Amino acid sequence: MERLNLKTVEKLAKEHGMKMTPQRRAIIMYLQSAKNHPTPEDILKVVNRRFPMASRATVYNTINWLKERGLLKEIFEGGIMRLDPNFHSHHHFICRKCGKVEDIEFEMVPDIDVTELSRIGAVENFELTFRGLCKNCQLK
Amino acid sequence: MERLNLKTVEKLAKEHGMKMTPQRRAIIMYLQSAKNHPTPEDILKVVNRRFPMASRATVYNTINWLKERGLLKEIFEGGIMRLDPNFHSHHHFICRKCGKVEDIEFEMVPDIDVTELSRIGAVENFELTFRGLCKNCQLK
DNA sequence: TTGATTGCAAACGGTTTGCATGGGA
DNA sequence: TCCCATGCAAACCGTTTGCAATCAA
Repeated sequence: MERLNLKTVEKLAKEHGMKMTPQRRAIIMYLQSAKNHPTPEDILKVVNRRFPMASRATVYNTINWLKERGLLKEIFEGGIMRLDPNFHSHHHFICRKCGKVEDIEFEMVPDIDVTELSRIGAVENFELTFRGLCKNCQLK
Repeated sequence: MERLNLKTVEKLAKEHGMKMTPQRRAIIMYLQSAKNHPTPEDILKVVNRRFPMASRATVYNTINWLKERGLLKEIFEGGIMRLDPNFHSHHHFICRKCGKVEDIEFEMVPDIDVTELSRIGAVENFELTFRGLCKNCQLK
């Protein structure tokens, strides 16, 4: 499994005696289908376009609950939180103008040999962050 | 290794008609000698241990002024700003236990071909973030 | 002299918390 | 029924801003 999905969460919730509410389902369904990397405010806005509505507190509650279980990663760009429902190892491109974060498949960048870094610490994983202008902002 | 230093800043300030105050000098001198990656609050605390003192506003002013000129990079880890006075292109190792950020020389990791990424955007630079356990935390 | 910089405090924006009410299991 | 989750609003915390006083050039 490489991406947040409702079924997994329902199962986990049952195992941990946690309640699945309509609000949580709505938030998770939005996240599992999100193409971009939404901020908590994005989630609030989209989820509240139709029933069931969720408060800011509920959005943050749910996000943190998912993060604790490793079902959601966070990316901080310019100090604001963006959520990444894709937990397959991958990299990011961040536009310096509009702040958009795009996924880059792991396979698109060559392997990196981490044995040289053993004198600094035990490397468990790594990610690449590319910065520049996205296609959209290039045109303007 | 290129690093923030007072002399460079003094020169730039003169060129741009900017004033060097004792507060700015104190902040810059701390940053140029900082071994770690201090937060704005760290800077405030250290600088205010002796004359000249600087207010929070002055610390942020100076930080932003340096960032705009590329003399200081920012790293966001867990949503808080850390300043990196090393502006030679380099990478980071972040310990998942103690949160320490260590610099990794650019030369220690192989070149990455970014031409493949042109369909996503114009890549201007990139950085690698390695995560794992630092030497210190491995021993415990 | 003069306009950039300072300190202070208030404002700001994103995130968290406290508490009474509501609703899954 | 029994808690967990919710909504609301206040609190919180790091960062920014407005403004009068100050000081580098």
